[in-house]
Amino acid sequence: MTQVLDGFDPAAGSNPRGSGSATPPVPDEALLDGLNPRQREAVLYRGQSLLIVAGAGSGKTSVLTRRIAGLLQTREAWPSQILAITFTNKAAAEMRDRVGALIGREAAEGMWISTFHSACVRILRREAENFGFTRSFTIYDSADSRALVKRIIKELDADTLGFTVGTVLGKISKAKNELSDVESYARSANFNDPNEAGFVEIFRRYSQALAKANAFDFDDLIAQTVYLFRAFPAVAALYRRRFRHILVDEYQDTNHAQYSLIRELTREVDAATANDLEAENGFTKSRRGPRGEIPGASLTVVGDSDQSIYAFRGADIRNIVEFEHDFPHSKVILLEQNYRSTQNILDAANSVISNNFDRKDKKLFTTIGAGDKIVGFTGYSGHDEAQFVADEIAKLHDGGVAYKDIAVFYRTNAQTRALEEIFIRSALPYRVLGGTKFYERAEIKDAMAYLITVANPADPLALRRVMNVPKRGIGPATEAALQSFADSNALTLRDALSSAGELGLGPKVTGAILELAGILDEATATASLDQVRPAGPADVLITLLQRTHFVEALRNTGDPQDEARAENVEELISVTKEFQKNNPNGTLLDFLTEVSLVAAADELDDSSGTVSLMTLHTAKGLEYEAVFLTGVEEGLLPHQMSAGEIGGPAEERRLFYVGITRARRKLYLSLAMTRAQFGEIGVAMPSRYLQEIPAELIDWKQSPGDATSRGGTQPRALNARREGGFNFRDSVGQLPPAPREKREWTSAVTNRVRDNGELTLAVGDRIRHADFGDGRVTAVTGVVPKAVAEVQFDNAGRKRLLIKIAPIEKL
DNA sequence: CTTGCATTTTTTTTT
DNA sequence: AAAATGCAAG
Repeated sequence: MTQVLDGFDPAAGSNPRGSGSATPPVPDEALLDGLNPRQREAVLYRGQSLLIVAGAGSGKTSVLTRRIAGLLQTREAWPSQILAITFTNKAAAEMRDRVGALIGREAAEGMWISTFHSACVRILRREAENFGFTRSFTIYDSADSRALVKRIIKELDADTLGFTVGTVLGKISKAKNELSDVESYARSANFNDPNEAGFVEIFRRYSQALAKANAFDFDDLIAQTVYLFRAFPAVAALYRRRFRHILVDEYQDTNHAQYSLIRELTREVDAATANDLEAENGFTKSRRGPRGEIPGASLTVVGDSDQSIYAFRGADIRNIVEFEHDFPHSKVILLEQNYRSTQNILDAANSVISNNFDRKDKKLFTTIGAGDKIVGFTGYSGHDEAQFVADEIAKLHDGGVAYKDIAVFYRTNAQTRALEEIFIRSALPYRVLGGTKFYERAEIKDAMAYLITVANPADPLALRRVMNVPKRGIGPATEAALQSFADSNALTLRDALSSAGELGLGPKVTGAILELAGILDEATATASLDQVRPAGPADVLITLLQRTHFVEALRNTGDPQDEARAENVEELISVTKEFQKNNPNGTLLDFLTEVSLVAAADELDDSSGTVSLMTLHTAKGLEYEAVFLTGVEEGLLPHQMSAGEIGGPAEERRLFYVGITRARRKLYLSLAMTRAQFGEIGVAMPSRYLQEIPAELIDWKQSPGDATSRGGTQPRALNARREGGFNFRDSVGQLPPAPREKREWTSAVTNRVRDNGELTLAVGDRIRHADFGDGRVTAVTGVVPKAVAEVQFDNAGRKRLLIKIAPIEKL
């Protein structure tokens, strides 16, 4: 149990500043450098609870880091007494770096700076044994939860009652975020309603399955930590005593469970409990209050209710609205000065958000100046819109803006398809965030499932996934036999494998099962935390793949995609090696945890030199020199599905607001007249939110009205430029009926990626492009297959094309 | 048990 | 348009 104590008794002597200093010491003036009076106050305020209402771009990260640095520098706190919660792991790493840069890396070591989920995993790993889990628990991601629920619904034939995986998962998640477990849910459930009774049964089986699998789902990580603190006061006291300063970023997006967690952590420890705790563990005596209690930790939260965009996963805007009520005597500081965007961008943002009625009025302002107008564009199709985005990015890049300072936002992930197609053809380097389908690929999931089975033998889900991969002749029937053997002998599925000989199966299958059991058991032994030096993820993975002939089997299916799959597995090996290099003492479990908890924004790489594509949700907290906000259409933004939800359209507006306020200098708003959905092409209408931006702030390169009047026939108005004078409001009601023929709208751009093979072009060559017509090559850069031609088209302007795949022919 | 083909469903956003 | 599912043949 010694490692539980690790870091819990930070002071080799006593409290950081002894006791009895009446006025708090003041940090170095250098820490306050360049801060405005409000920010300065937020850094210096010392009191039990502080709410910083920080508008977009108001320098809140700066304030938070300096506040932490100040606490450390003045010795008001030891690093280990600080718990800072950020929204992404990347933000956490950045904050740690910045604090380190301010007061020295060593002085900043030992702080807990992480996301809610990471912090909870850390606590749960230490304490899991208290309530029926082991410290080798694994985390079920959404796909795992989905698979489990699907299985349960099938078992119960509950789909006949109208239960779908999606609705059940939603209800379970909602319950957990409200800290309601099966029992408490059942207590208030109406069992006369067959639907309700059915759900309770599913919920019960789901919870039991997770517990049996020694696994937590995402929501459990928070909810079970709260449960832990409430059920085991001594454990709670340990953490309450330890964390003296708690800071939470993006507080507007906390849900009830997260709020409760913060509440639990900031409670005081009464004198008796504190005495017991310190005596038992040999801790030095903490600074006490008048009743001998350890006072509750100080709490700083930062947030902006206008940027609350996660209601769908239980975020409760009331947490921030009612903060002053929840934490009496709290101080509130408003940061309204924006250091990020031009006034035009802020005016647009202010104007849009002012349409949400139940909000405290707040107006962002800047001293940067008006800046450029917002650029608007209406394409005929999603591809046309994408082409505009690509062209403008090329122009920006020519004008000296680095690719990494440009981002493209969209409401739904499906919108990436058109953008990617055009970007590839235009030879624009880009990166899709959160679309990391890498860990969703079948071969990667299979390989990961091997690692999970090894780390957590109790989990049947992962085992089932790998049982017949590579193919060993273990089909559904054999699996069922193993499962029922396990059930009737109270064994785990994994243990049942070793007893395969007793099942009377064919000799071939039995042999295969026993071989698998052997491979897994050996790997589990080498990776066990009880080992002096547990094998790391790369060691385990490489051994497993070799012994199961995983890659060979992958290469021999005759599928043309085999090679790509094998390469993906190689890539996974590199990832594990990289992890081992960066974390010499990192265990297999550490690796699995890290992979489970990566957020979309964590994939950002500042040195990448690529344009970033992401959803509006992922964009929260980020900023870019130039921002393209695409698909600003009814049905997409606001999204169709939000229409029926209470507060739906208002939240969509906040999402739009978040998108706008990410831009520093250049903001582009684009939409399309028609958009493909489910493979069907439909007419799109401009978003209502566009009308909420004062018309004079937008310079429409091609307004909805222009696009209407063209009727969509060739040649398309790629260079259309209309100066001022357009009245958007009038045009909205006059959109054309659906295009008569689909062909007319889809253009050759939508066709499959083609391959021009060895086609080589030289400066001066005449070419013909499927969309842009004829043109002359003015430059060729790069080498095959990534050679890029710059072409001056006769009617479509100058473009950069990836020679290998552009729809072109040499004349 | 596996494979291939026909059918159906899916897209809101995420840790 | 792509992915997931279901079903029949080998």
